[in-house]
Formats: sequence, C-alpha cells, structure tokens
Amino acid sequence: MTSRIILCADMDAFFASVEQQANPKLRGKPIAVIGSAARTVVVTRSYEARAFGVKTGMNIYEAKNACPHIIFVPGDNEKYTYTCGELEKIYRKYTPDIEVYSIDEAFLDITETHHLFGGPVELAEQIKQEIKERFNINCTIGIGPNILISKLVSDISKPDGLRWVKDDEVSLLLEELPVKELWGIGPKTTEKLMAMGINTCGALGRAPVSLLRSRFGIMGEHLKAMGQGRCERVISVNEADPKTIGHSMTLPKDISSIRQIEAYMLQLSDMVGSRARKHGFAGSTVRLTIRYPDFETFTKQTHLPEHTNHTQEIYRAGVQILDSIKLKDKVRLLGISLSSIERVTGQMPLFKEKAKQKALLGAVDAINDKYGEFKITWASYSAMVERPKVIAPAWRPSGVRNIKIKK
DNA sequence: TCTGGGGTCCTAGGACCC
DNA sequence: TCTGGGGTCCTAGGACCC
Repeated sequence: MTSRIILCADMDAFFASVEQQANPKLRGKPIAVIGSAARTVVVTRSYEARAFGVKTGMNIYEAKNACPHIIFVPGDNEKYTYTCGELEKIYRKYTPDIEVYSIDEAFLDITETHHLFGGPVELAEQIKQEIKERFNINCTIGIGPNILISKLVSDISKPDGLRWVKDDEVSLLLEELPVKELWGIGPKTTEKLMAMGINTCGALGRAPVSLLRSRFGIMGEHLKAMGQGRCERVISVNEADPKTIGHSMTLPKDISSIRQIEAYMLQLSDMVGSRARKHGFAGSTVRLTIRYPDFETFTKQTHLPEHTNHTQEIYRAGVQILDSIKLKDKVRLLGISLSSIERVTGQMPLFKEKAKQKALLGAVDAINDKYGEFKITWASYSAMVERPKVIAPAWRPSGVRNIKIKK
C-alpha cells in the first residue's frame, strides 16, 4: 500500500469547551465537568482549571483543593453528542473516509482529497477554522502517515495545534520521545520497558524482537513496530456491532443490604436491557461486577440458554450470580453487563415500551417473590430509582454507544 | 471528604478431553 | 524416590483507551 495521509482531529477540553460555549458566564473561568452521581470525579476540565493542576479523575474535594474557585458543571451528554454529530458533518466535506473514534476525536484519511484543498496543512487549517467559527471550540490536528503517528502528533501538539509529520520525519520525532507517549503504552508497560532500560521510542524500535517477545508475548512485535512508528491499523469507516452492553454505578453509599443491592441491580439491568432493545441487540452472557470499599473488584458471569434483552431475564441472571457468592464486605459499586451479543430483528420496537414496562414489573415481582409481598411496589421502585445521568467520554455520536437513558 | 463510567483486547490458569 | 502430555475452551482479572 502506498503511503497514506491520516489526519487526527481532537477537540481541546471538549466537554468543558462545549459548556463554556453554551454558557458565556463560564468562559475564561476554571471549570470542571463532572458526573451527576454523589461520588463523582472530574471528567474534563477547562484549560483555566488545568493551570491550577486540576486533573481528570480527581474527586471534587481534590479539585477544590487545587483550585478553590473552580466551577463544577454536571455533564450533559445531549450537548456533546449533538456537537459531535455536527463535527462529523464538517469532516465529511473534506473526505468520505472518516472514523469517529470517540465523542471528541476522529480520524480522516485525506490521501485522496487533500490536493483539493491545497494540501494537508491547508485542509487542516480549514477544518480548524470551520470548527472555531461554528462552535468557538479549539481543536488540535495531527497529520501523519498512519493512525498511530497522527494520534501521537495531535497529543503532543495540544492545545490549538496543527502539525504534519511526514513519513521521513517520523524516526526523528520518535528518537527521544518517551515510550509512554505512544497510543497503547500505559503506566504498566512503561514501567516494564523502563526496567529493561528502554525509555524512548527510538530505543524501543531498536530493541531485539526476541527480547520484547519474551517479555510481552505476541505484543512484543507490535511494540517494536510502534517504536518505529509503524502501524497496520487502518481507518474503519463502519462502526462495528458492540461486543458488550453494560452499566455500572458507584452507589451513593456503601451498602450491605441484599434487598438494596438487588434493587440497584434491577435498575442497572433495565438500563442495559432497554439500551439493547432500543438498538436491536440481545446477549446470552450476563456479568455481575461488584466493587468493595477497598476497591477490590470482582466479576462473575453466567450464560443463558437463549439470547435476551429483557430486563427481568438479565436481572434474574444477575441475582443468580449474587446468590452463588458470599460478599466479603459492603458494596461500593455494582455493574451489570450483557455480552455474547447478536442482532435481533422484528417485533420488539412496536411494543417496546409495553415490553419494557412488563419486564420491569416482572422483575419487581421477582424481588417480591423472594422477600415477601409489598417489599417493593412499582411506586417505590420508581421513587427509589433516580436514573443517573451517565457521562462517559468513550461514547460515539451514533449507535449503541450513544447512551440516552430514558426516564 | 477520598478515588466515574463506557468500552476492547489479552492472558494466566483451571476444567476437561483424548 | 511416584505425580504424561498435548489440546481446547472458558473464566476472571487486568491493561489500556476515551
């Protein structure tokens, strides 16, 4: 294959920028976009907040400590998915070969089209300008011969950057670059590589493949290729079907009551089931995740005889798992996920809401069967269950990963 | 006052089989 | 003084990403 020209467009502080755009009072101020749950963390923060050392993943107390006048803004998924969809329309003016990688990031293969716009840099400038004019959001664009390099270049050019690294400039760029900058090399791999005396991408690219293979298995060859700036992965224009559909939540308080645990599991099962139903998927593996206060996290899965997307079938499978284990402590987080996914066709959409309602009632019945009548009524379930507003940066603008939780 | 939520992919080790 | 040896499949856990 001839050399490609791949562009990576990455919005700067996307959620925070959208919020500052939506509310002028937030502009120029340190803000942090957070989730709606009681025990939430900073999801994204404005550059003004970054200047104070506010980091993603900090809890609100840490963030407040770092920046006493920080403004917390609960995230609003609808604004971000809308903007993401509009961004995609902008990209489509420049090439049909687009991979919307996440809600704030996209790859564009501009090999065949850049000359129409005066070249890769000129094309990128036009995209940046168009996004700025339309949304008043800055983005950073990295251009390179493959996805790995374009992503890397955009990461190191933030904020509001634009850079094109050509094929013959890659090795110079990588020579002194720390390995942790590479997409796919996280803290653990960085630590292992450094223990081997490999600190830079240049060194990684020169390391004997036998050594890397003995330490990292089949990833060894992949790592060496990355060190040399090579990457086989190409843009995938079509979004693949999901392999899992799941929800989890850190509970407002650690709990030990089985009945309370099951009530949350019912809520999670319904969130999973309704999303699967909405997009026409069903699964035959149900997995329960439990996190204890010490952060030890336990998962156990079970298989169903048939694929399902019904709330109460998912829920019952979860309860079956719960019944099979002994809790070692109070529960901090619960998760329910559905996997072994396949597409289902027909019937469901028409009576979707009825089916959902029926499914929920069935599940409420199941709790009552177990604990005696009137422990949970439909009203008490509804009152108890406040649908969380889920903020997850890994969403895509369309398809099953665009999570809209209906009340 | 503690540490979110959505995913994908890989792997170590156990169960099981011949 | 002993404890085969492959192969496959599955599970739970973990690394990594946005």
